[in-house]
Amino acid sequence: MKNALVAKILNRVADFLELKEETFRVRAYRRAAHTIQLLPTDIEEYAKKRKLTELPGIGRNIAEKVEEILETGRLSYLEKLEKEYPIDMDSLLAIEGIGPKTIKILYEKLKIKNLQDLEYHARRGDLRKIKGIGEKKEERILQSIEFVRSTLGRRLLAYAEPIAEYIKSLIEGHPAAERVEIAGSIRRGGETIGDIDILTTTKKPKEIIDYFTSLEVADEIIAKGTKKAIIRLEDGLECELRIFREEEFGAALLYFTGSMEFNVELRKLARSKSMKLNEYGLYKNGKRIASKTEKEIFKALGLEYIQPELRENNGEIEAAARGNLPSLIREDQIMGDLHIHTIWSDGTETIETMARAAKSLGYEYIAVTDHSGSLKIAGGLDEEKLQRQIEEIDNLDLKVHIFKGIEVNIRLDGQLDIPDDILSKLDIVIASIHSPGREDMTERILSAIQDKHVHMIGHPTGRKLFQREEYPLNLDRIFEEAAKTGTILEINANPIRLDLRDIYIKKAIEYGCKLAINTDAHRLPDLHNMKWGVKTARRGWATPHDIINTLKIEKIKRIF
DNA sequence: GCCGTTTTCGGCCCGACTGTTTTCAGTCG
Repeated sequence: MKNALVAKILNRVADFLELKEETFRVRAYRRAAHTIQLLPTDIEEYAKKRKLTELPGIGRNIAEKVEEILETGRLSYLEKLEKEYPIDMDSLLAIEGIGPKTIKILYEKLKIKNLQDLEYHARRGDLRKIKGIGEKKEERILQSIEFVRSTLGRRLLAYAEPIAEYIKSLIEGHPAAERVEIAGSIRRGGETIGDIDILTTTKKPKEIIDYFTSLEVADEIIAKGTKKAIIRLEDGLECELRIFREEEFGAALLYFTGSMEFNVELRKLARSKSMKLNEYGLYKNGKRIASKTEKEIFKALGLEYIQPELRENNGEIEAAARGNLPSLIREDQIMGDLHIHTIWSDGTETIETMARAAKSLGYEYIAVTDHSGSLKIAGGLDEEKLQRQIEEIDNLDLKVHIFKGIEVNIRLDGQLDIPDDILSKLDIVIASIHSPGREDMTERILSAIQDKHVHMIGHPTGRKLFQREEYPLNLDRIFEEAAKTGTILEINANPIRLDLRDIYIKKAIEYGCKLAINTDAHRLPDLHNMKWGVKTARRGWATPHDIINTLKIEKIKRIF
């Protein structure tokens, strides 16, 4: 699966073309990269069938380049550009307040190629001698270098969202604040977050802006105007506040929720209908015809309401025009958690504690699925321990049903590490890979899917955000086989995993796969991670019908 | 570089803020 690599290379080409000020070519490359990033199918499939140009934004020229990347892992065109400008664009562009124009000047005047060069000259005060850069900017650059180095700029959704909620509550506490909403990628439920966007309506903008910029959480004020302000929080995360009037709020929320690609497409749609869309409203013949709510703007554009999680320009606008959007799953429809660990393996709580907590979340059932024996590091269960665990569950009498389960390892040869006669005593068997090896990962998972004792595949692609790439898998084969055998695929709700991820969920559903959203909880608070799993499922266009743990206890008992 | 039942050529989303400017370019989202 080289989609990520291809998209990265095309984006890099776009970065260099920015230096040449080839605006529209830049846009073309970015659009192609975006298409490939969202593609749930191996791009090589399209290349093999010579169907690359059927993808939106990919014409003959870029198709040729994609083919070259797939064949050689490189792109001679990019290498030519890199020779022309031997600059580390990635890291320089990550610096706040520096864009392509500045990079070009810095390279031409000071031969700045990377962060080290930039820091060196910023400390010497060389930058301020350049036209367009002053003392302030130089200072900001130095601070930003530190931030980029320390964090790579992005955070997990589960990390950023509570911070955003807290700041939102602070603003709501101000008497002049009216409506306050979190927008941006947090509202879309994106798996990682670049910054926090908050919108508010007020009749006293200045008071709110002053209040916001003087908050204790504001480590530094990055921008402060009459309609917007940006602060940097202690940990480097940036939070932007925008002020709007009540009658503009829908347009503002729509615009600042994004994504950028979605906005561009929506504005294009408006233009095609001789209208104009901006963050203040939808206009026709210079007259504002919709702006108060997102709903009325969608309606005026001839669209169904599009949930924030779907706004990625990945087919949702077309579906909304046809009135074909899925009715997305909600957290309150989840009836149980089917992947939970306890002190029997590497969890921190007893079965009873986890079960009671699940009950308080309104669940009808859970599955206790501790690790199997070969995962020694996690205190895996052997046959004897498993038997005793089964007895413990039998002796518990709680108001929540407990399925007896196990999370069994898929060994390198694709076999499970617990014998069949034991597995057949259990209600639910989750098979997961915990030790990636050189063997064909697709085959390993396929053989687990085909095992008649296996009900579910845990965290199928193995990716961990900021930590580990997904396994090289042929997901078409896996989804096809899972659909055929009725093997459930997990949407692991751990915020580092979120695995399956959004685009794969969408594809699995198209294959007819059944999915389950599980927390894989090891500690008590982990049970609340369900929220992130549901958001991810929504981003994958999942309806309650696709998610088996929306079933009531009587119905799900027929499965296990 | 891509795209097209208004076009195969001429378009390609739109506005706020900052810093360094004497009226605006660059950056950001």
